[in-house]
Amino acid sequence: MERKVRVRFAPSPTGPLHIGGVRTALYNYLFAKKHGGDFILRIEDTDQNRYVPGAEEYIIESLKWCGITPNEGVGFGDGPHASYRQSERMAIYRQYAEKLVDNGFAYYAFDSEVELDALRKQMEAEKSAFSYNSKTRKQLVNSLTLSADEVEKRIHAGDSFVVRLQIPENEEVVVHDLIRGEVRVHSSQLDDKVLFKSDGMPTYHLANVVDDFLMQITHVIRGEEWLPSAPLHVLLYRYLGWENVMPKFSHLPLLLKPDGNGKLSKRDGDRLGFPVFPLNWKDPVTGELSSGYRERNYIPAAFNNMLALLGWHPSGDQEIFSMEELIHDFSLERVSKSGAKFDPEKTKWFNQEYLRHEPIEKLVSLLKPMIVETYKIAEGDKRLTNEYLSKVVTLLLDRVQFENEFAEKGSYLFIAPTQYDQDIITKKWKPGFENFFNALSAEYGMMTSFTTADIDAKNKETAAANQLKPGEILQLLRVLMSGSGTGVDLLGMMELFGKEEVITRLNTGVNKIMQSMAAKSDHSK
RNA sequence: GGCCCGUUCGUCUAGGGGUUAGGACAUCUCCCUUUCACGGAGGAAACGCGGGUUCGAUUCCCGCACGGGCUACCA
Repeated sequence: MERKVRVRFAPSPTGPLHIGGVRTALYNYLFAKKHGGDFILRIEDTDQNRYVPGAEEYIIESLKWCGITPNEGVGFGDGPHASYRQSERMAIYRQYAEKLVDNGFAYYAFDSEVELDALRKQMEAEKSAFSYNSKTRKQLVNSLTLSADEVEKRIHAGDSFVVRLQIPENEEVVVHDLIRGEVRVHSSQLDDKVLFKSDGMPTYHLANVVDDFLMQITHVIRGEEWLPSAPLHVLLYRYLGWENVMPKFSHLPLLLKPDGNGKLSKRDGDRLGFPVFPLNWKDPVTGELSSGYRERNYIPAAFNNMLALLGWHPSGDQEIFSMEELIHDFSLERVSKSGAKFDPEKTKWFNQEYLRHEPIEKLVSLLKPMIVETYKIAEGDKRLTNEYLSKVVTLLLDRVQFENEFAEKGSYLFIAPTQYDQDIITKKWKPGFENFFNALSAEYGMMTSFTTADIDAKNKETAAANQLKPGEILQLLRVLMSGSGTGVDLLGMMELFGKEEVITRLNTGVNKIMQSMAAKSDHSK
């Protein structure tokens, strides 16, 4: 019987979700949607010591921002398997731990953490490693070495204990991984992992397997860091009697830091100047701030697209994918096996591509509040009209990567310059140009139509009348208009300004330049 | 240390027993252009090493090297 595809993203609320986590969520989501299945968000908060306030909300908000929407789960409306928060499912896990003990697959262990730590230290000193396993468990304090009475007595007395899985001594455990094929591990390499902690909480291993079973998860898609414990999970399914409905495993390659090697970590962002988090995050304890893609003005779809291609590749050469296209093309078989270094530059490129294809009206509405804020322009001003702003957007679109750059890079489109690029003036301004630009200003004043074509014709005509080539005066005209030697299309900019503003800027500019030249020559006298 | 996973341009990757080893980002050159971008054209740039198997290996196998992950009563 084909089961309905059900996958889950199961983060631990120990801090902000980083982009590796978002990618895992994305792949789960794409896989679920591709197969008409369900995507579930489950919060794995079985370690109360590591709980970070706000982390859960952060995870939910991040998924929302990305458009990776679970069908069931914390923050998205519970489904038939509520709760989706493991701390609220505590009552469930103990019975499974006990069932394992009863069936001889697990045992109670009374060794304290202190004792075990000492053992680890001691073994380390002897240059080997301590492992609680088939070899050592016979020398330790547990229900395998203690009499049944003694065990009973200790438990009733309230002695703290854990439940450990009794790993078989000599068995090959095979994990079938959809990305990596068969992974074989000999059971002698596994240790008797704690399933149930002395604080009454299950460990990840137990909770995860129990919940995946109960929630009818069909595919486990998670990071490669889980691969070493996958054989343990296989054993758990077997001993719990669930092997026939065991999910299929896929272990995703890790996201690596752009420089050097190693798993991408929280620190790398600050160190290298790019966000590793989807959203801004303020550490509630240290107050430390980490920047997010959302606040850096990334478009969520661009962010998703970038993430999707980091470790997965479509069958063709296409790189820009809508979410629908990603869902259509996604397959676990085409997920690569090796870790991917994160590339912040390419991430910017994705955003630029998306920005260029945004509807102008949308960019205008984004731009407007930024302009009001940045340049303190009052409502009703010509520069805040849709007509003006759409032209601004069009002029700037090819030279920005992020929406906030419209305001920054287009300052001169809103505010007349007060300074003029001195290098260009020094290089290009010739005696007599004052007269030429005054003449040009007067010519502009007589124009009745002020389009790019009109301006272009007038510029050329006036230049020719003064025995000048367009190349000699155009960049100066640009400096007079914007103060800068570089920028958006000159004619387009002038049309945007309109005749009055152009004349004002021209006259003001010429005056200022002449004044500063006069001042200079005074000094040199 | 042990176990597991991996290894194609600087980066993300395609490919796969015989290919001019393909694309994208970044980079360089040229063209377009008043400038800067955009765009266009082109360039440089990769199969970790050693053994097999084979007529032939970058592709399959084995070693090695290197990288990474895991090795908690964390997830």
